[in-house]
Amino acid sequence: MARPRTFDEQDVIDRAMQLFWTRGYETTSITDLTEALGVHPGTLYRVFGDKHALFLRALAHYNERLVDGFAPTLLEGGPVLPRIRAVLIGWIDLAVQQDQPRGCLIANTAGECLPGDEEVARSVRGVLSAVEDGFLQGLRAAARQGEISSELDLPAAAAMLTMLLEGLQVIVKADSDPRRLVSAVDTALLSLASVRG
Amino acid sequence: MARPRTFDEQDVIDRAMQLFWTRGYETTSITDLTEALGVHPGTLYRVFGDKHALFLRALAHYNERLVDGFAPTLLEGGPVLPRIRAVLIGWIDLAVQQDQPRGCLIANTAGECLPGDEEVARSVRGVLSAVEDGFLQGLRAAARQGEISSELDLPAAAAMLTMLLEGLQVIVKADSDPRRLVSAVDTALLSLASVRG
DNA sequence: CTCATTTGAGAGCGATCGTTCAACTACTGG
DNA sequence: CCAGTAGTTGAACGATCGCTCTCAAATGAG
Repeated sequence: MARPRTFDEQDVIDRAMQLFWTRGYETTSITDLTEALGVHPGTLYRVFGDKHALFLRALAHYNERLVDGFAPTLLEGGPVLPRIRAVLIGWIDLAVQQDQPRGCLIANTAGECLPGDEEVARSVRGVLSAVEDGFLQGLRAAARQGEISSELDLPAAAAMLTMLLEGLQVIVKADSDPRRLVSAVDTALLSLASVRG
Repeated sequence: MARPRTFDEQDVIDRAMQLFWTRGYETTSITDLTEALGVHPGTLYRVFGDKHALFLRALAHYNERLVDGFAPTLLEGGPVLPRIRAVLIGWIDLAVQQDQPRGCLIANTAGECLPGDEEVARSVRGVLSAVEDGFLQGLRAAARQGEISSELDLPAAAAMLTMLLEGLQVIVKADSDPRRLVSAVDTALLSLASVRG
């Protein structure tokens, strides 16, 4: 009934997510966005509302693309701990795969925008609890299969893995030597497996 | 020989650090600083150079006040692991002691300003390696006293504790329930102590 | 007291911020 | 083919950004 769009909305959100991820929220200006997205300010504001709303869409997109569906991969059968390791290593790769280490959008956002932005806080909280819940499901499966002791406080161990993941994303931005990160992950998993009840 | 200052430089840097800590670098404007510090823009620029230089001073101040001298406390004699636990819990308290959880200035800064600011990166790197080295010294003492296995990869374990600390500071900003944080710390330390060589 | 020197105070600089708007263009239902 | 709707465009809005300049106030040295 009207003129069709010359851009794909999901594609624009994805590119906006990439920008916010590498440069942060405040540092990414509307000008940066319109240039990188090929969408002019007027269009951007009519379609998405404002910069903050676009940022929330980018956060949700990050959750869908990188967090949803990671829990199922932990439960595909076989030993779980190596899968958890692979997930953590995979996130390291994701954090450093650009020319400059960009870390994790959630950790970056928590550092920059919290406290003070309750909508963003809700979104960050949602992603973190999804990650933690994924780890918890994986650890429960690992406990059933005897990879870790059933005496372990599994929710606490899941929280610990989440902290390890996010802390790793902080450190990689300052010193992106992957070896130390990987050996730290290995030590954490080895330690978890060493607890005997 | 000239008119004396009406403010103490260290005091101003400390208050600037508090502001950057709770609000971040970009979000803290010169106007915010001059109002909170009681120092006018012209004075601020003549004394400190510019906003970025003041921020670097604030980072250095954070290092002096909160990181220097934490390693010695780990080595005062007696069991080390409880001291490490106390240090981690103490940092949790520090992160949430305001009305709003402000986390850790280093984690916040890494999230917001890196990559892209090499001077800030150097400062962050310095603080993180000081923390990691402190943990390493503590773990070596713990290994000597038999609290942990000497088969453990101690540098990797120190890196793991640093990641746990910084990850904890990310998560506390979104969900500042200290109980989960404490139990995660306990699980990590229990796990480390469970490794037997 | 005078002078040199540094401080504090107020106003305001250009640039960029997020945001909006009117005019123009392209498409579809009738 | 026309009317109407939605998309695109370029320009510009007020506000705020980091920062600077000018000038009066306050000191110690001579």
